[in-house]
Parts: sequence; structure tokens; C-alpha cells
Amino acid sequence: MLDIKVIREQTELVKNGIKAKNADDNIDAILALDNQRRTLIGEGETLKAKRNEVSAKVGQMKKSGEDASSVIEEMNSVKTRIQLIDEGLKSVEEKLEELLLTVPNIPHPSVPIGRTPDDNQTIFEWGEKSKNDFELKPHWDITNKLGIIDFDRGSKVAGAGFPFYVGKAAILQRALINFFLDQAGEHGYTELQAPIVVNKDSARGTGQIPDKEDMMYVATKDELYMIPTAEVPVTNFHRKETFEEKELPIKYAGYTPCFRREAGSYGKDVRGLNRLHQFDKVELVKFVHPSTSYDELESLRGDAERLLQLLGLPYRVLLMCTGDMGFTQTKKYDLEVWAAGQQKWLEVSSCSNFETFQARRMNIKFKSRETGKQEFIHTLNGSGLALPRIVAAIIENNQTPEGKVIVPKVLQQYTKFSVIE
RNA sequence: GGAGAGGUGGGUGAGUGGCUGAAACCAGCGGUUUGCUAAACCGCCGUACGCUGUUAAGGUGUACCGAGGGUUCAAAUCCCUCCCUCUCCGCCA
Repeated sequence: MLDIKVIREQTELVKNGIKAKNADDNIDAILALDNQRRTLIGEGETLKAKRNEVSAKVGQMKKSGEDASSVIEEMNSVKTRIQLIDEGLKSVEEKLEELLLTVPNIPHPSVPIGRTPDDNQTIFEWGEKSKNDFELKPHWDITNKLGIIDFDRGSKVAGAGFPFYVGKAAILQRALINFFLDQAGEHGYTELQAPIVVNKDSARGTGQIPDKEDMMYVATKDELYMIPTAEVPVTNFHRKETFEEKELPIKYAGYTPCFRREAGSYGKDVRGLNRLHQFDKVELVKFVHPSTSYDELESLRGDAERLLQLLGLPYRVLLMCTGDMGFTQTKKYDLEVWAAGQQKWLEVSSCSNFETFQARRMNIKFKSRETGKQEFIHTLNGSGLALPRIVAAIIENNQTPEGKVIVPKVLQQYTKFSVIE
């Protein structure tokens, strides 16, 4: 959510930012409601001041035994007017809130203007793509043959997009999770085991509601949302809290399953492990001082990149353009791993700065030592990393002509085996 | 799931309709005293929003005592609903 004062005072900047994100702006309607709101507050507060004053007088009169009934009679009409104004104010504020929640965050000046994924900039590439002299297979062929991922039984038990990992694939995933968490721990992230369902306030806090409501599975009986990413519970961990400046930055790593309805996805994008309804992910979340958030974004990206390098997986870094980066971010990098069997880049991490956009919704602040006032902190998050596509990339990049899969060195201490066959 | 108790400012904790935005104490901040530390003493010490002020300092008003409603001229205080915590019982990985 943006600051209404910024919308009021830097209207053009906001409008241009929204335009750059390919979104429709309703700023004029917001400003009109903002005006109404302030007028009503003014009227209401004047009347309330009078009410308070007269009520105090009534107290005194009663105490000294005077008859206050005529004054009380007079206040009845004031009371009615206050009620009317408050009702009007409430409905204006509800509408205003509703509209404000639909305004996207505005991009950082360093973000390239663009409309489609084609406008994203590849800013870094790492690793050798492949130097094999045999035909590389996509991971689903390999896992089928090895019998280590069971999509069919997953469909029977839950539905499409809910596979079983069997034997060594399950162990490989567990190894990756431990590896990711250990790495995060070594770099200053506190490990957090979070709820995988959240309430409505939390879903709103990180911005899943209202703009991405359809992405989530909902347990309607209890009004609980199954998390699409650990970002939701982990960021909400500090909802409605105020930090001392010296406590910042605060860094967490959380492993959770993630649930996404992915309504509307189809075709080759969803083959095999490419896109699932349930998948595992380690998420990195930072709460930082506003002056450091763009440096923290770079180091966050570095923390995610390191994992790919240690696994020996070729990848590239994209700086997302304004039109492709999403509702809540001011700047976002995507990390894409090379899947040699599919000859395709797969997104495995997305590192973003939200500045105060989430903090404002969640009311997360710090006390500034300089001004003594409370200000909103900046939040960031990034995957570190998403599991299934890493599994797919390992299988495809590390396959042998015989259809075996070599386990990356750094994982072997976790898996206790070096080849899947 | 059943029965009971409770949720007040950073903390402890007063406060059952008007003089309470809230005592007192602790913590914190500033100062006096002091060779230094400690102690003592004095002062300050919530947040949001509106108006005003040069996008300042400040001034002023409103709201907030778990959340949301209601009663009343007036609510931390009375009533209703919900949430959370604790104790006991039941159930259970």
C-alpha cells in the first residue's frame, strides 16, 4: 500500500509509476475520496469537541445539583449529527482503503521500463551450459525410467500437480532443503519454521489479498489460507511491531511447502516438475533500514546465487522490467537455472525489494535514532531456492548416457549416495 | 469440545460512568551534583489522524485501555459478539 500523502503530494510520480507497470490507475478517484474524508473528519471533530466540552459541563452541573436537562436535550441533536457524519466517514474510508489496496507499488528508477518479459534485462550469466555428446532427456523421462517421481499416483491421491517423490528423489529433496537452510544459517539468517496456513490479515499484509486471491487454496470453514510461499507467514511474523534501529537488519530463512492453484496454466509449462500445485521452497526474508534496502537486495541476490554456484548449475540473472515485475515490488531480480534436457531456463528464485509497501500494510516500523520518530522499515525477500525446478535441473544437467543422475558434490554429505540409478 | 479466570502505556500494575490519555513504581532520555562510577534530586518520557505552521520547531483538535458493535449528554469503566492468554476436564499426533 502506498502512502496517501505521497499520492496526494507527488501525484504525477505515482501515476507514471503505475503506468510503467502496465496497470490502470484510479488515482483521481482516490484523491476525491481523500478530500471527502478530510472534510468529514473536520466536521465530525468539531462536533465532537463541542460534545466533550458540554459533557464536562453537564458533569459539573449535576455535581452542583443544577438541572442539566435542557443542555442534554440540546446535545441530542449534536449526537445525531455526529452519528450521521461518522457513518458517512466510515463508508468513505472503506472505499478509500479498497481502492488504495489496488494501487501497485511504484518501480525504482533503476528498473528498466518495459511491457513484456522480452524487455527484461539479462545482467549476469554463470556456468557452462553443456558439453555432452549424447542426447539429453527432459527430467520426466529420466524420473519415469528411474521410478523416483510418481505423477500418476499423485494425481490419484490429490490431483494433477501433486506428485510423490519416491526413494532417492525424496532424499535428494530433503538434502537440498537441509543444504539451503544450512547455507542460510551460515550467512546470518535465523531459521524459522512457520505455519503453512495463515489468516486473512496475514494474507493481506504481504499483498496476496486482494490482488492475488485466486492463487491460494482456502480452507473456507476456518477462513485459513494455505500459503503460496513462506514469505507470507515469515514476513507477518513481525506484523504490528516496532524495532529499535540498532536491531536492523533482521534476516530469516524459512522452509515450507507452498501451495498454488495456478489457475489458467497449461501446456508444456506444466510438464513434469516445471509447475506444481504443491512444492517445497526455502525463502529468505529481510527486515531492513530504508537507507540500506537496495544494498540488501544485492546481497540477498548473492545469497541465492551462491547456492546455484555451489550446486554447479548454470544460471542467469534477469533484472525484471517495470511491466513484468509484479504488484508489490519496486525492484526484482529473477534467477533462472538452465535445464539442459528441455533446453530451457527455469525460474528458481525471485529476489525483490518492497520498500515500505508491505510494511505499511503490516504496520512494521522502527524508531529512528536521528529523528526519534517511528518510520516504516523496508522488507525484502527472495527464494533460496525453489526445490522442484532445482531437482529438475540437477536431473537434466547431471544425467549420464545410461540415464543415471550424478548427485552434486555438496549434497552428497546429505544424501549419503552419489548417483541415482 | 466443556467449565472457569483474565486481556490497561516499553514492563509491573492502579483504576466499576464525568475531575483519567490514564496513578504509582521500574526501565529509557535530558539535566544538576560528582575526581570517575554509583547514589540522590529535578525535568521529560505512547501512537495515529485532522487543522494550523515554510514539506521546520511548535500549537490545536479528535481517536485509541485485545478487536468490533451497542447503551448514554458523557464509557478503560455498563451491555453484546468475536479474538487471544491462563487454569481445570475431555480428546489426541
